[in-house]
Amino acid sequence: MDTKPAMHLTIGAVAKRTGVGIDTIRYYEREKLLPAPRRRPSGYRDYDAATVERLRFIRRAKQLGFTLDEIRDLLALSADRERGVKSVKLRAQARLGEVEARIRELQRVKRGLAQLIDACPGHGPLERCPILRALGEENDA
Amino acid sequence: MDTKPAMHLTIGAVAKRTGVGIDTIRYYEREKLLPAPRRRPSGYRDYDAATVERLRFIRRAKQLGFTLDEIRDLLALSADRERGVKSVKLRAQARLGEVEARIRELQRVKRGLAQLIDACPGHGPLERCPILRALGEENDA
DNA sequence: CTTGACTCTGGACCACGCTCCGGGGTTTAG
DNA sequence: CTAAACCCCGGAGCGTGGTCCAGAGTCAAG
Repeated sequence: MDTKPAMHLTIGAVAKRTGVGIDTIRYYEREKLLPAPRRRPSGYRDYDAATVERLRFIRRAKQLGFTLDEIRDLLALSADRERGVKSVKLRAQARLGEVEARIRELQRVKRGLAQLIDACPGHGPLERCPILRALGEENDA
Repeated sequence: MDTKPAMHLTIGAVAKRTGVGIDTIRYYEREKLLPAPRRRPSGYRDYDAATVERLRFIRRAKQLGFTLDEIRDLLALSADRERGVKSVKLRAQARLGEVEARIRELQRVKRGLAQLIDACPGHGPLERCPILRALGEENDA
């Protein structure tokens, strides 16, 4: 907990520390995921450590599958003391539900594919390939 | 197996029979997923039953998560007698591998979310919300 | 014949999340 | 001082898979 004296970082330095590209950082600023930073007399953006934290937050939320819209929400909520926690938990639960639904959907797809592959001899006339047959069949799944 | 006499279908009729939109059918034609159909003297596209089949094939392949590029491949292979079957099976296996990888990835995400949700009380100060804390933490997962 | 539903074309536009470009100004190492 | 490396901005472009539009021609029912 040393007193860091503001830490003047250029956008490039922030990019290096976070692994987020320069263009992406500017994009996040346009998209209101990052506040507009202070500027040096030259016009250069002048970042502090908090921005680096915020970018890491964004990166991790993205890894959990949140969209930028959702992350913007999370960031807003995390600035809203008291009311924030409940909402953040709800958002996370909603996201979990979506992830679970997507997994179920993919497992359905996986079963369909696996069945076809099992049944396919891998050689011989096309007419006997169950993959093509299934894809072409009349009945709508 | 009655001898169907060519079946003259307009694009709208095909759309109705397949559930694929008119604009989408024309898009598939541009993208070489469908052959350019015969034309009536008026210039109207004139489809037969085979196109309807082909569109259903495309729809089902899409449901299995194939991209349009992959479907174009599958369609080409399904016209290649003998060599086709082996390749089709390989494509399906590759697709299965991708689906499985995606499921594993989502399960990783799901575990991460579920842990955070379990640990979050859902109320109280933000400082104690493990969701926000985890997203903001220094260590890179 | 009229009316309304259909079809034609080329091209613009959408979401999403970046990524790159040109033409300039700034900063820093040597 | 110079050259390299950095930064600024506005705007275009990418990939995927469509969707929508205007303006003009066609077809079928009444």
